[in-house]
Amino acid sequence: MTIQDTLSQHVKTAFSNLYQAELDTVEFQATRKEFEGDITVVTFPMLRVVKMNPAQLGEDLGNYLVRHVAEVTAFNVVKGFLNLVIADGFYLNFFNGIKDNDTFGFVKELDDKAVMVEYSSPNTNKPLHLGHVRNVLLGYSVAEILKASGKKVYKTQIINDRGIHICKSMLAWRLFGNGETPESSGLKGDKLVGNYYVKFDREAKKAIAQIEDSFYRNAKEKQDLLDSIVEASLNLYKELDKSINIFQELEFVKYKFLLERWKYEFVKKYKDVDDKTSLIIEDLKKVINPFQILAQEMLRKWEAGDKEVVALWEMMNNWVYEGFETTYKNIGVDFDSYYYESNTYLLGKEFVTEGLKTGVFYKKEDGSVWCDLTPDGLDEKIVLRSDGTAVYMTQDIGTAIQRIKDCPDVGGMVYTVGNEQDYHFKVLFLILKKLGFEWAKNLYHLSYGMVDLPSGKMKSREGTVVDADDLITEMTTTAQDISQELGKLDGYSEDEKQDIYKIIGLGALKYFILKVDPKKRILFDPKESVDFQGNTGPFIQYTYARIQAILRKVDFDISVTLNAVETSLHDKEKELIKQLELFPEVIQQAAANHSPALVANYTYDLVKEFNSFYQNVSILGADNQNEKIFRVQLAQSVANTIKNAFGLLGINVPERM
RNA sequence: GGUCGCGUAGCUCAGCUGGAUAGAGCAUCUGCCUUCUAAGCAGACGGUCACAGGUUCGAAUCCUGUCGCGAUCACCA
Repeated sequence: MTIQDTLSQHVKTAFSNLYQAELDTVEFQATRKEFEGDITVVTFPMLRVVKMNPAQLGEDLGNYLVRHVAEVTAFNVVKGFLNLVIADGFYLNFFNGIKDNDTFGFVKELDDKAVMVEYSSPNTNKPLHLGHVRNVLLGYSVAEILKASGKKVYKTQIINDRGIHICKSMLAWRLFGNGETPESSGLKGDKLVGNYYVKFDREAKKAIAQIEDSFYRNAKEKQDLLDSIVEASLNLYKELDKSINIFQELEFVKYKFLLERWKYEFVKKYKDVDDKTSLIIEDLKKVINPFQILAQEMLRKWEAGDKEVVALWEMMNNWVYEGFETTYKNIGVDFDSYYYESNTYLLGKEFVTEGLKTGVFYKKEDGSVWCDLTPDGLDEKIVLRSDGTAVYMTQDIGTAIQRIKDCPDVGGMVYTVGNEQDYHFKVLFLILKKLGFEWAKNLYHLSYGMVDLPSGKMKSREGTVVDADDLITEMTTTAQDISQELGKLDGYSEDEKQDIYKIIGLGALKYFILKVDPKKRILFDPKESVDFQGNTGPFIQYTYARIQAILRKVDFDISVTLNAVETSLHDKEKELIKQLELFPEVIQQAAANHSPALVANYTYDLVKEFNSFYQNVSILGADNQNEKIFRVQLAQSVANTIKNAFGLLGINVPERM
């Protein structure tokens, strides 16, 4: 029972004794520092029940509590606030109850139902960047927080391993790669594949520009504009395919046919337009772009199970997976299971068919399948294309169902995905409810704001991304520079030093990202390095390291339990215990709100309080042995809580720094 | 245009299930290493909580509207 529960009970009894009236709830808050007291009862809401002057009410209640509650030693009333002074003994007792508990605040008895937390969800065509870093840190941390709050948790991800974007890097590799592999180039697999994704875009633009050029020349010579663009496109297509030789005659004929049809429709559509030049160029870039068409052909071949394309896809995806694993390990996150869209989209299709039968979905004339969400205030949503292929929604339906099949103890899921997809998840959850799944009501979209650069959004194709691996390296180097300047790690081996640099660098980065409310957008300026002072990860790690230094020096027994007679509490000590007392509630709040920021900010407050204590009160130089023992115990508990809280954020703490 | 989110000190953020004089860090300025690690502590400076109404004993917090920023409204994922 917490002190608040006790007090609440007594206040209610006092109320009925003094005024013959009933109170539903009693409102408490921590007493502000400028007043004497520890806990404050807010009396304003009580004025609704009994009409009287708040000062008198406070006096009455205060007197009653001092008389009837052993823990309340004094009180004062300021306006409508009844400030209560709580006995040292209470705090000492509380502290004694937690000082030997290594996992104070964590709930050990797990719920029957598990929660599955999804995070990362990368595409396999490019390396992970700062945006993924936020995603991964948030997801991992929320998973840890849920665990600590008493939930069984599975960490998982969905890998976006199919689709046109994957084919683009595959195509570019076939066209321009000359058989390059991670081994031959020494590049990380995901970086290598990412290079070809960028290459595809660049080469396509280059080729289009060339066609455009010759087109303008032809236009001057007054040849038929449409014919000339068709010819140029066909030539480029043929030339490209010559080097890779996987799209033989059939596809070429199809492309030719497509161009003819485009020509026909173009003429029909724009017959009244005089100058068609710019319109033709527009279509060249979008509709009849040979690069685009080849990529689409490749996707079609992949879906048809073409051996060569599938083999290429497997090889390149495996390169990427290896690269991802290195990065995840570097960041310090892991997963219990992996899901691949290439595996789950079929199950999604099955359930679309099912939903058609039960009337959840309906079919339009062209064969496409839809879900009508207008009764719910949303639009109609497509769940299957007219050609029968799956869309994003289809595979997400499939993935969700697959996961429950695989883990029947899962009662809910958390999706860590950027807020640009708020609408998608709203619709997904609604559709799963309509399909009648019991667990659908326990789905949560952990929606977070984008990480933007001063120049705006990060774009892989334009090379304006902050690469995850580079960022970690940079943070570690900065930590190294600062540490060397301070010169506190002398006597450590190079390996040990490197470990510490990494712990600090990563700590700075992770804290920087996790301390802000997930739903808020983060502006990241690569030119301004992440801070290492003030409200930062290293600040908190530093406090932990300082406590460890003290603990190393302790040469007396601290495994005793002191009572209020043996030692009295310094103000700073009392404040620290109050701060520790909050930890369990913080974990529950953080879990309920899916917000690691609450844990981060709590830890900062705790550490600030401790530093003030540390700087103003000597621990090992205390006046008597009991005080010395108690202060070391307190420091140890604080260190332990820092370590546990940071563990929830996925941040390590160094023994020295 | 519809929908959703955000707007707090020069900058980065807390505070938001309504409560006392709105808090931190960075930056600027003062002090504090002969005593447990100064990546620290103590202090100063800095606010129309975007704006306007409303509800309330009481609003940064709840409601309505306006403005600004962002996202989203694809047979893309």
